[in-house]
Amino acid sequence: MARLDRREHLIDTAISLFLCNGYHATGIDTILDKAGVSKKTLYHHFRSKDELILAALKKYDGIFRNNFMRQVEARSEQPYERLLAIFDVAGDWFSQNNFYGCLYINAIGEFSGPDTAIRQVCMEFKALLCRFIEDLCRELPVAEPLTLAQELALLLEGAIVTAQVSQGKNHSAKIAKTAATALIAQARTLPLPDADQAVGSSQP
Amino acid sequence: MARLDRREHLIDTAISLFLCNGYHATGIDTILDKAGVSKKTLYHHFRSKDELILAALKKYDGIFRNNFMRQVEARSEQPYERLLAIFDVAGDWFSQNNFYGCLYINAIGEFSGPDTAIRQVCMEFKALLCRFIEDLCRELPVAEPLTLAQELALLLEGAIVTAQVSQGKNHSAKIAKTAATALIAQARTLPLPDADQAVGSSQP
DNA sequence: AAGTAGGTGTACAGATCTGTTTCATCGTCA
DNA sequence: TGACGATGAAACAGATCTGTACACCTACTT
Repeated sequence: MARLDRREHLIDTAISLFLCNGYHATGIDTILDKAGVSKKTLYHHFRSKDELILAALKKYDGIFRNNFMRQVEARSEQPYERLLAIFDVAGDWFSQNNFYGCLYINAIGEFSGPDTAIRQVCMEFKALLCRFIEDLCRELPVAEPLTLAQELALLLEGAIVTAQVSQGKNHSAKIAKTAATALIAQARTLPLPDADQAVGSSQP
Repeated sequence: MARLDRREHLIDTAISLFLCNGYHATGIDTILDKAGVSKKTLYHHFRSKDELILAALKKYDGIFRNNFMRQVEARSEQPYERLLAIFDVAGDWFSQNNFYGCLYINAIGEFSGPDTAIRQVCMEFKALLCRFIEDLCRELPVAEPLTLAQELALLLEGAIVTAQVSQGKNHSAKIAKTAATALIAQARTLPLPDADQAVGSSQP
């Protein structure tokens, strides 16, 4: 195994364990055992456990982008369908047997310091997710795409934690989708600020 | 201090520390120091730290009922206004300087076992909250009060975690309230299943 | 006034956790 | 081939954590 491989493998292993057991409850030795890597190697790549946690949070950002967002984009070409597809993809995510909620929400629960690097990464991720939704909303003929995006983001976050508490055995994704449909429909009925609206929008 | 006082004081101290620092990161000694109680006393009232955690989660249920729900009920007599007041009270909660999110959501992030007592308490609390919202929705002339309640609950949960990540410095409560207003309005436009609807409803 | 339940304080045991160190080994590139 | 950086295995150090043991104190009840 090459050098970078081990580093990435360590991060991947850490992500899965942090998701499943939390950050403080996951010991270094547990990560090393599961990764099949020696402690020397870990401390060669990371100066401390906190640095590994930070690396895990940063990498998960990219993983989420490549999985969740790509899946949404693959389900439709149209912005309206993509917005709703968000909740279908989320539903698939929740019903996986190894669903343990959002890595970032869990991290904030354990590291609540006011201005830590961990919090910053979590906020950046949240902004990224909201921006993804906002970009889709901007393609719809709605007066306030940012507001709509923030509302949909709240629904998604709420669906995530609700599914987490009930171990994905409820229908929070479906409920969120129903609510999202209503919110989008309502936003479309509001008057637009300008005449030249709907840039390349595709409404069903 | 009497016997029960110490027990309750221990639980209260534990709640505030669990909220602020998390469960695993909060040591027994930290709780004892802050509470000004000896270790012997703690283990006289609780057999283990886990039992103290469980007691804290169970007590927080009652605290939340007496604070959050009573505040909502105090803001209006009408079900519609009360539903919206939920998000005003939530906004006040988020902007407190010692806001650290929801004790239960944080607990599930650290104790993700499939059928633990901790998870059960969290699910019961979630059901209680949803039931509170549902009872208000049932007083409105809407076709599916349960669905509406679940949608509003998702908004609330989403607002909580969003405020937690950004340390209450955003407007997630206001966004949730806007979305809630739209969802309630939309639910009211749907046809009712029966003629004799609206049992004791009071619509503005 | 005395007994007793509950409490304090401290020391301790045993486990676990992070991080370091030592020494041997492996792989790769010059 | 030889050198060097990366890795493994394991012991170790120091800190921290949960939970227990022991001796003594306090406050309330009878």
